[in-house]
Amino acid sequence: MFGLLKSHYCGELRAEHVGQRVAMAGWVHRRRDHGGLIFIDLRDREGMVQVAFDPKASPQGHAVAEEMRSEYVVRVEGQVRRRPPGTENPKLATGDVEVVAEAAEILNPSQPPPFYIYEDGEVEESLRFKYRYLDLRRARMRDNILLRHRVVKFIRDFLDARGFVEIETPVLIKSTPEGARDYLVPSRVYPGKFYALPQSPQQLKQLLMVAGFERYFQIARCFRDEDLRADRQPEHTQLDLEMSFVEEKDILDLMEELITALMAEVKPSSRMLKPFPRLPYKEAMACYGSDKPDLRFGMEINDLSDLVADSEFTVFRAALGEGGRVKGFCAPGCAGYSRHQLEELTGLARSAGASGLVTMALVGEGSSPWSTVRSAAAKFLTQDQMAGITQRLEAGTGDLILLVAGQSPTVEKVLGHLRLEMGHRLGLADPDLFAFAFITEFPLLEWNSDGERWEPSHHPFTAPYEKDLALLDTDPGRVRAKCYDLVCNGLELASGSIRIHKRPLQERIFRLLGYREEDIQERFGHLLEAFEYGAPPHGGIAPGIDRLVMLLAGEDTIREVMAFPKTQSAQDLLMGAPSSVTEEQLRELHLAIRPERRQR
RNA sequence: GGACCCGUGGUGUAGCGGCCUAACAUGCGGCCCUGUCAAGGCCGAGAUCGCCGGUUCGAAUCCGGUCGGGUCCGCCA
Repeated sequence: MFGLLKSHYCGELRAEHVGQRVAMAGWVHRRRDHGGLIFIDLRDREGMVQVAFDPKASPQGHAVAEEMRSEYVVRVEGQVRRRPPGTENPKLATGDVEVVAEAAEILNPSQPPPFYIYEDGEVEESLRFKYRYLDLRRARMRDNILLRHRVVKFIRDFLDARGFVEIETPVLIKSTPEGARDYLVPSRVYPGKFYALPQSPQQLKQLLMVAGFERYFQIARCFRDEDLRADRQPEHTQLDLEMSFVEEKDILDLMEELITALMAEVKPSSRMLKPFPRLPYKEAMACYGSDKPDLRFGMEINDLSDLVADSEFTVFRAALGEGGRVKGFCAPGCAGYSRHQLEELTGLARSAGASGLVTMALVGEGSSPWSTVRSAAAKFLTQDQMAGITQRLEAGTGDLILLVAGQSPTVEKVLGHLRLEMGHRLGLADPDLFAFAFITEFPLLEWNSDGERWEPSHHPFTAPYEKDLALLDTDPGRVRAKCYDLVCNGLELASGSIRIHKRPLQERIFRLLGYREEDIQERFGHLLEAFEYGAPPHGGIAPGIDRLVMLLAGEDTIREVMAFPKTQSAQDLLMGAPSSVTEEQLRELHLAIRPERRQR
């Protein structure tokens, strides 16, 4: 399995190898020099094994070991033996054995690394970026990258077994101005013209359905020139997937099967909600204040408007009078929150867009949970109203009720924020639970108040529900789409939809979006024409590989699961990209750099 | 475009107006040491506290700016 330099991985040696002559090669992880005897922990990507250099067994090997330092690349020949009784190391997978060196050579020395390879302690991220090749040697990154490989490999095998065909689509394609900002590539051959890097292979995979491949997938790189976040990089990887002759349920079932099998393979100790909950968008917003709810804990939001409609409390009256709602949820065991803690929560509610927060601490010792309530609103509410609120929120003595009054969807959004905060503070999320769920029935369109026009909430190729088609002309905002997200633990992992596959409906949607006829022809003419040559009904979904692996690795940013990520300012600190190019390169591309007007 | 956090020997931290001639751990170099595995013991080198300017008798410490990294809002069909 190896070449001439190496017979085994370091991490692979076990008691069964005792007695074998082996050739080992790797990096010096640690060196322990006892003057006479020297121990080396020799590391490679599969793990570590101890090498013992005894001057009596090999004076040459021992002499070389004296020169060895951290991260030297070395090669050792010797015999595997069981460690002397009492010196086994149970912390090491290879801890029952060691290699007794009979010969050794230094293949390449190393400078002392700028940070520890053998510890997973925090190192400033800019330094990790600059020396990414060293960072990737550390156990945390190595494990993440190896996990990523296993995830992608599993997906490929899973889909192959189900008749999916992996097809590559071009990276140099045509710019589509709507959506995210494109990365552009200037054309040398056509002055003034540009290719764009794909934001996703959306149209191409639909054309593959028209071509009749029926089941396509690709591990596809996608590019977006937008500002970065912990879960957003200029380029990311999607499992792009499309199927013909399917309805929404087929795709969700396939995804559920894929994720379930994947979890069993790479996270066998984890638990899931089975079957995956399928929540309509409306319900997710109403109960969790989010279209990517964290279902690891409850604390659902409830509408209390009807219960407090007659109250004298001006905060509630004003909100309800303006067509708003009063909603809230119960934070168990938080009645003892201090004034300071409550003010923190109020600040959070304000920064999320609420005008305030009403808290009700059920501190009472009385006959019912609501008999002693600490709240600014208490004196305006009758015992009946308090009873109704506590019952609907399933609140009891010792609990804290959080209420927000105002307009939808701000009320829900604010409570959604607070719910996540309380879930975090109370440690309600089971660390072994991966609460996958599908969010369905997204609205087809969203009103853009800046541009005074309708925008697709997913993309313009998404099919509306047939039963909502009549609303397209009368009340477009209420049209639901055959569009779905896969979410997990508050993270959006995938988006997909059933696509439009007939020209008239696709044209109708484009017009509703306010595209001009000539733009439709210029940008989408090829797709519309394709729909006239026997386009099958089709749909798909595209999980983000980076986010999925991040979730499985327990990391907080996708940078930790990408080999060579960029900084938040979109730079590659290792290679130094982006960089200037020569005047000659610019001339070939017919480009001139426009001088930036400097501020001040 | 905006808000906030961080920047002190190689690394990670402490110090937050004078006691700093900057502390601790680890790493690095030397010497000793034959069963360690975060090896141990002794000795040593290593920092003008990101950069520029200001306040002050005095600045790592306070203020302003700037650069770099990060988190979030906007943005991300």
